[in-house]
Amino acid sequence: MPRPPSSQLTEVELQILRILWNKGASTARQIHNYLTEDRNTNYSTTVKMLSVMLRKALVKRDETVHPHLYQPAATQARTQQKMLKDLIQKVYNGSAGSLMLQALSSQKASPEELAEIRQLLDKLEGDEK
Amino acid sequence: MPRPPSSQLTEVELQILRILWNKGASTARQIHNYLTEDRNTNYSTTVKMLSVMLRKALVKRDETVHPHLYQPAATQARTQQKMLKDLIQKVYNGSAGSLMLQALSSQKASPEELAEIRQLLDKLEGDEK
DNA sequence: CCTCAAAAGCGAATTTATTCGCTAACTTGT
DNA sequence: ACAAGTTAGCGAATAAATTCGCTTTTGAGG
Repeated sequence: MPRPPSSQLTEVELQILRILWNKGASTARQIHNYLTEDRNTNYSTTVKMLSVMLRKALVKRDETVHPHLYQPAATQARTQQKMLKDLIQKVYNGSAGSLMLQALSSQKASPEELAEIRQLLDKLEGDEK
Repeated sequence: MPRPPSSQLTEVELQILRILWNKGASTARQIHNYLTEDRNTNYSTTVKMLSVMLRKALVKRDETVHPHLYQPAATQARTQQKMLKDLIQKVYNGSAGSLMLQALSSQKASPEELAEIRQLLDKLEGDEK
């Protein structure tokens, strides 16, 4: 019996997507340059990863220009949502509330963000009635 | 150049840890039985995974009894914390607040949990002054 | 003590994820 | 249209993650 392919984004895939989300459409060379701030790999490797991601439909590519331009296939928000849901499912036994409590108590958030959270909370609790 | 070993928990490792957190100390056979509710693998595989996890110090083993009893090496809370931090770092660009906002708006939480969150929020904002 | 069944361990096979060297294709500036 | 330098693509190599068959060890019962 073989090992099943993972449905998760791999380390490099996520790193590349992050670059694309933050920097916008980029060439393989640009992506590679950002990437090597963290990893120490060859240009060929970056190109290969991009081709794999293209096959997996994780990125799109504009081939009408040279060098080609790569773009993320999904928005950052949608991907975050998916991964968040996954973490809740697998690590928090499906309890979103328990994740929120832990996030709030153990990770730093700015006063502005806290205010925003409160505002959202007001809205949510208002709807309940 | 080889592929670097991942510092993340793998799929099976997490599944096994979840069983141990939820069910408490268990034998390989018990773990295997729970595991096969999701996956369809051989008993040998489960034992092997446990030995790998033992080498990685992800689980502890009581060998004074037979069959041996396995226990998680880290608490669920600590592992959650680590993985949450990692997600925030890698997927939310380090912004815990942004994760909170998305969790709050896209994932269901019970009224009790919302109340708890509000309480925690009060405490946090109180400390700021 | 001996037999049987379950538990534990080992080594090897398979697949995925990642890596890069080498070749081919394309641009640009003579 | 040619030379030089990128850029794109391919195929093969390597380590990690997962799988299981087979052997060895252990414990319980007679």
